[in-house]
Amino acid sequence: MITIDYQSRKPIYEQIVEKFQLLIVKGVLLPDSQMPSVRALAVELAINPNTIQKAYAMLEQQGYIYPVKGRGNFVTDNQDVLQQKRQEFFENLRDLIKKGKDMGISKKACISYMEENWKEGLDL
Amino acid sequence: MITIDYQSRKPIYEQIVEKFQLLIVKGVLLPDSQMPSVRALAVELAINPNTIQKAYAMLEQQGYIYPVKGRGNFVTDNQDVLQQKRQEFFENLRDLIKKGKDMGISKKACISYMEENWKEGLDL
Amino acid sequence: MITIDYQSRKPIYEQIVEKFQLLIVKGVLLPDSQMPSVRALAVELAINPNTIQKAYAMLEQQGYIYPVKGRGNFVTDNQDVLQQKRQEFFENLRDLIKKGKDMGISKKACISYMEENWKEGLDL
Amino acid sequence: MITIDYQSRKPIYEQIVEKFQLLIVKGVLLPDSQMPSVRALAVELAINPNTIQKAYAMLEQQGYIYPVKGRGNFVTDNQDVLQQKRQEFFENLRDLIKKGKDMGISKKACISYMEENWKEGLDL
DNA sequence: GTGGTCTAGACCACA
DNA sequence: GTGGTCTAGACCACA
Repeated sequence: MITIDYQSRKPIYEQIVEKFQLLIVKGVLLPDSQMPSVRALAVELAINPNTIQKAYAMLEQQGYIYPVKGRGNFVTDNQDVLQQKRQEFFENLRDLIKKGKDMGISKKACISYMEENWKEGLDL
Repeated sequence: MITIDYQSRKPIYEQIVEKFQLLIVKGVLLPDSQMPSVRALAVELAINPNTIQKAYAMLEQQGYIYPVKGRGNFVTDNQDVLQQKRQEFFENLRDLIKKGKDMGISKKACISYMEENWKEGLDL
Repeated sequence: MITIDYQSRKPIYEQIVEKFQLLIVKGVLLPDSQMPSVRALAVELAINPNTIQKAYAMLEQQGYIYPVKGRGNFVTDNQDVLQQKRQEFFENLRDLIKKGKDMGISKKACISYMEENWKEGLDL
Repeated sequence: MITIDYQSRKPIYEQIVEKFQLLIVKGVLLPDSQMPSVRALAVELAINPNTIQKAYAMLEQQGYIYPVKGRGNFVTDNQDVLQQKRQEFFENLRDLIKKGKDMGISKKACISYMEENWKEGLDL
């Protein structure tokens, strides 16, 4: 369900956070479904439970999951989260556009690149 | 010429590297012009010379500047570097597109956003 | 495992880099085995950890080792590196040949020297 | 007569020394012929006279040239020097052979490479 | 005056 | 415990 790249520059906890963000946003993990337990995931990925705990804490703090005492962590209803993610997407796009302009890339080249690389609705 | 955000999560040396990359790629710093001396910049930014040195070492390793023994560091002729930067731009764009698709953003929305935010040739 | 010549003109960090390059290329250090920790090696060689860190950073940048966050540095699978090293070897040989010719050394003398000094397969 | 690579890692004075060593060993500069004056060469290469002086001092110390008070520097009769250079050549070759063996390059490959790249007596 | 190397030591993120 | 960043400051090579 989750794979870690140990050679990446990104901290493991950050990789875990991002993987789950994606799974939740894409709807693979449904609202109110249970997250894998900290211990089980730690064993499965062969990493320190502290690291999982840290990742879950961030997911909770960002509103992706919520804990239930004694029962575990569950996926939040993701409407708000999705909305916020979309906003971030456009912020990232704006920053990228700014960089592209600075380097003299033409708007036309950029849009045609996007046309080609965005195969709508095929592989969600 | 350069400002540092001391609150940022990004290391200072990395901020310096990125600032100079931009200045060089945008052509603000012309090929073969002299970089500020390690010590002068250290004083100006009120940081340790070692930190500047680390930033300059990275810029050299990435081909942005070249050192001249006993004289200082100078800006590389940046054709190759620009080319490489453009390639990186499109890689970043492709990654972003992938994320956008995952979240169910439509291609149309994305392109129209780009049309609006890319004011061609105005503020290079 | 590693010895430093403090009298040498070569910087300490460069000596460390070259020693490890050799150990890795020769296969003394196996792929994915752990490098000595920065601190342990610093103590062993009685030099500053920063100097080890600089050496390790270069080894990483050259593809000899890779870091794992919070765990340490590990030896890369060295196939590519070995290939590149071999190429460098022949470049060095070509340069040396050029010098020899300039000084009027005969090809014959050179090859017979090589025949004598290359005891194949004895002391790998 | 002499060209400097300002972008090289090698110090300028070292480049000058090596260029003259080659010219003298190859016999381009004949025994007892006059070296360019420190000042003239400094002007020609557009570098600091101190740097030329340092290079000449090394050439003298290594036996390539000798100074005559008030008249300038002159090329030494180069027999001894050539002999020593040849010795250095074979030392370098021995070191290179050692490295090659360590990397598992076969003697045969190495000798055949040499056969191909040593075009005897053509372009001295 | 220019950058390069190194030390001693602090503080931090990560696992 | 692991490496990464940064400071303060010394000393050196080079031009």
